[in-house]
Amino acid sequence: MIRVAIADDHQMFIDGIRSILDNVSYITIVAEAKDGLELIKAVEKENPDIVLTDIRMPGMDGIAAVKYLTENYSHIPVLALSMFDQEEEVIDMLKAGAAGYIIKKAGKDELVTAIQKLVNRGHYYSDSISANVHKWLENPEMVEELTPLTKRERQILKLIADGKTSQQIARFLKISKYTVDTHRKNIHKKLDIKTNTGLVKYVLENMQ
Amino acid sequence: MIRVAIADDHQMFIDGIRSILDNVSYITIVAEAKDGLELIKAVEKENPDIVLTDIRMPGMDGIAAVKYLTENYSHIPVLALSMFDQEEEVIDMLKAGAAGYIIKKAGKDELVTAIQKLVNRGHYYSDSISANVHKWLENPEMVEELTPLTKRERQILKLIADGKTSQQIARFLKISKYTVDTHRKNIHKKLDIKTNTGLVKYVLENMQ
DNA sequence: AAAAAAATACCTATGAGTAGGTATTTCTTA
DNA sequence: TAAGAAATACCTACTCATAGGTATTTTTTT
Repeated sequence: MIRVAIADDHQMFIDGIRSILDNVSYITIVAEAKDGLELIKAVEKENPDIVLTDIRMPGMDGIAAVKYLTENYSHIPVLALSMFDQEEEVIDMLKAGAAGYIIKKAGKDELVTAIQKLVNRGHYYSDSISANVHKWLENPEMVEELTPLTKRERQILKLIADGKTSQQIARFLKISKYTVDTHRKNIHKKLDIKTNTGLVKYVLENMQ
Repeated sequence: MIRVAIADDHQMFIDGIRSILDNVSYITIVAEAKDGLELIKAVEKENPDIVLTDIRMPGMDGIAAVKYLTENYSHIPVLALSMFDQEEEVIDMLKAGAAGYIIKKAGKDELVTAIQKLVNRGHYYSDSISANVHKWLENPEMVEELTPLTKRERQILKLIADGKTSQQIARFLKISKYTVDTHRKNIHKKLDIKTNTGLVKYVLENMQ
């Protein structure tokens, strides 16, 4: 009997999973939680065989909870439940120690397969993983080492975070817009961030 | 003799302005400051006829200083010095009480004109003002009242701040991308923010 | 029940960002 | 001084965002 603890702030989702697993004779849900803290308490109480947890939950989120659980209950594998394209958060979960993740869009068979693999000390990653997650899985340590930004790149990054367009930055710095775009391209590559929004957030979190 | 106090964290800029005004027999710089606090102290000490101040300075910025000065030295007009397209900051300066603003790219003749106008209780706004600043000048009170965002708009705004594209949001919410774009358009209009970056910042500053 | 607000959807046009690639010049370092 | 790094510049192609405008349906409020 595989005993499962599940955390998700959507009760209907939990109910759905419970219904699915009710039809699997060797799997049972022994605990439910609505946020990370509840999940930790449930694990402490029930000592399940596996944890299924959503990433984004109010209060203590899945990432923080997984980090705590893998540090204190390393024998319990964690399967991250991902809503959809949330690659950065998925990577955070994997970094925190999750043994796998599965897209909520996946079918019940895939869920059962994932649970079995993790309980057997394996890993499971939804087929529809993004390139970045895939890259991280191949070389976790490599992606970790970011190339340092040049002085100019840092300057331009700050202007980007100020909301300036490439054209505005070009005029300001008296260079070609092409040059700005090239710097942007290099910044994206070095920081492994694909979007402008990501860059803005990076600046707000790391360069204040 | 028009006595000027000037604040800018770039000494070279101050020196340049001083050199320009040295050639104007009836204008003289009586005080320099590198940030907002120094500017306030200089005004208290020198009681100039006019204040010229940059917007973005380390420590206490121009906006905070202008607010204080217009509250406590309302007889001293303030001319905001704008680097270039900084419409939000320019509006903040005008809101704080500046009597005018001038683009740093403007020529010395324009600077002298602006100083004269402000000292004579008038206003001066660089010709190359943006549409938003122009709109604010026409109807300061009107722009002030922002229309509240609907529930759906707030939801979409958060997803935008998560870095999701319109297409991703549409898939997530199971609606048309056209619908998402329309909501985005309405959000931009209601918040009077033109760029995605601006929206992200708005969320980070106001919706956590 | 009617009116107003919200949500949904679409079209067009243009601006802006991203990413692949190439190349030269300038600056810095060994 | 030569090599390497950084900065500059450009092209192409594609995706995405913005903004003007229109319209219908659904939901909420009066």
